[in-house]
Amino acid sequence: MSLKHAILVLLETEPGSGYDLLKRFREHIGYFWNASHQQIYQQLKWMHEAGWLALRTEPQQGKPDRKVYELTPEGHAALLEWLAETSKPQKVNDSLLVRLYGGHLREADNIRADIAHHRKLYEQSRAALLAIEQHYLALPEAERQPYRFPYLTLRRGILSVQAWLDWADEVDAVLNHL
Amino acid sequence: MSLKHAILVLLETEPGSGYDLLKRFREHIGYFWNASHQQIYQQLKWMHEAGWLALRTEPQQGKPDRKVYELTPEGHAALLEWLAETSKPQKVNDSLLVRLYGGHLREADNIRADIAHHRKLYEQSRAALLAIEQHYLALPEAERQPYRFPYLTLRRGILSVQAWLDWADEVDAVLNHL
DNA sequence: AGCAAATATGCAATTTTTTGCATAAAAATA
DNA sequence: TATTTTTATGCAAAAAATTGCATATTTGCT
Repeated sequence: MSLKHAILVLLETEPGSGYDLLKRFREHIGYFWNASHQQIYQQLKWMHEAGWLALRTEPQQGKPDRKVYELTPEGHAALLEWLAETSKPQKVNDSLLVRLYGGHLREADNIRADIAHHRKLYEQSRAALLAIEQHYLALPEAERQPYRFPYLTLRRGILSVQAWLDWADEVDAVLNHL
Repeated sequence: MSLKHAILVLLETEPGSGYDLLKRFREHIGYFWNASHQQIYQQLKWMHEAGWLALRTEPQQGKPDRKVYELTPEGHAALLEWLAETSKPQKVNDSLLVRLYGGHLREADNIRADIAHHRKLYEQSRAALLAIEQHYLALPEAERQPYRFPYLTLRRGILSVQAWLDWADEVDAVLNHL
C-alpha cells in the first residue's frame, strides 16, 4: 500500500538502485519498514512506468549496468500529496505473541527457546541502532541537521527494541518459576 | 499467513462466531493481531471446508442463525503443528514513521497534529489494556491460572504502548523547540 | 583452486489482504 | 418516531505480498 511511498522517501533523500534500497530497508529502517527484493524491483518498475522515477543507467566495467533511480517532479508531487494524508494506525501482526497466547499447548522449553531466539535478534538490532545513534551524535551540529527527522525515527527503533527486551525479561522470570 | 492460526488459538480458548472473533481481535488482542471482518469470514469458510472447524448453527428467535465455530480434532492437530514451528521475526510496516522520516518536506504543525492524533489512540489503548490488567489481577489465584499466557501477551501490549507514548514525548519536545 | 556468500536483477504463480459492495435486524439516540 | 450505530454475515474485484525460480559476477574464506 505505501511501499511506493517508503521508496519515494528514501530516494528523495538519496537516489540509488533497487539493491541500495534493499540494504537501506534491511540495515537502517527495518524497525519501521520491511520489503523483499522482489517487492522492491516490482514497485520500481511500476513507479518508473508511472513517471514517478527517472532511470539513469550507469555502465560499469565488466559488471552489469547499475540502474540508479531518482525522483521526477511527478514523483516528488506524489510524495508531497501522500505526506499530507493522515496515517492510519499501524497494523500489527505478531505471530510470536499468538504462539505465546497458546502457551498452555506448548512445552515450557519450547517457549523459552522461542523467546531466547528472538532475544538474540533484538539484541543485535539494539546494538546496530545504538551504533548508528553514536555515529549521529558524534557529528557536528551543522551536519546533524539533515538527519533530524531520521534521527527521531531511530529513537523510536531504540525505545521499541528496548521495550521488547524489557518485556522478554518479565516473560523469562515468569517462565522460570513455572 | 497465520490468521488461520490466530483464529485457531482464539477458538481453542473459546468457540464463537465470526463476529465474536472480530470483537476479540479488536478489543483484546489488537496490539498483536488485526483482521477485518471480510478476512475472518473468508478464513472461517476455508477452515471449515478444510475440516479444521465444526459449525454449530444456533437458531435464534427472530434473529438470523448464530454460526458458532469450534475446533475439530484435525483443527487441534493443525494448531499443535503450527505452535511447534519457530516463528519468524515480526514484519513491521509503520507508515507514520515513513512520514516522519520525510518530515523536512512537511509543515511542523502537520507533523505535530499527526503525532497528537496517534497519541490519543495510544492513550485510549493504554487505558483499555490497563483496565484488562486490573481485572486480571483482581482474580483469585486459581482463576488467574488459565489466563497466564494471555496475560504475558497483555504485558507486551502495555509495555509496547507505553514505549510509544514515551517516544512521542521525545518527539514533541524536539518539535516544540524547532 | 574451489566453494560459499554477497552483489545485483528480475519473472511468474500463488496466497493474502484490501476495498467496495450488499443485506438486514436490533439497539441506542435524538 | 426517525435516524444512526451496532450486530451479523458474506461475495467479488483489485492490489499487495510471498514463494519459488532464474541468472551472473565479485568477494571472501578455506
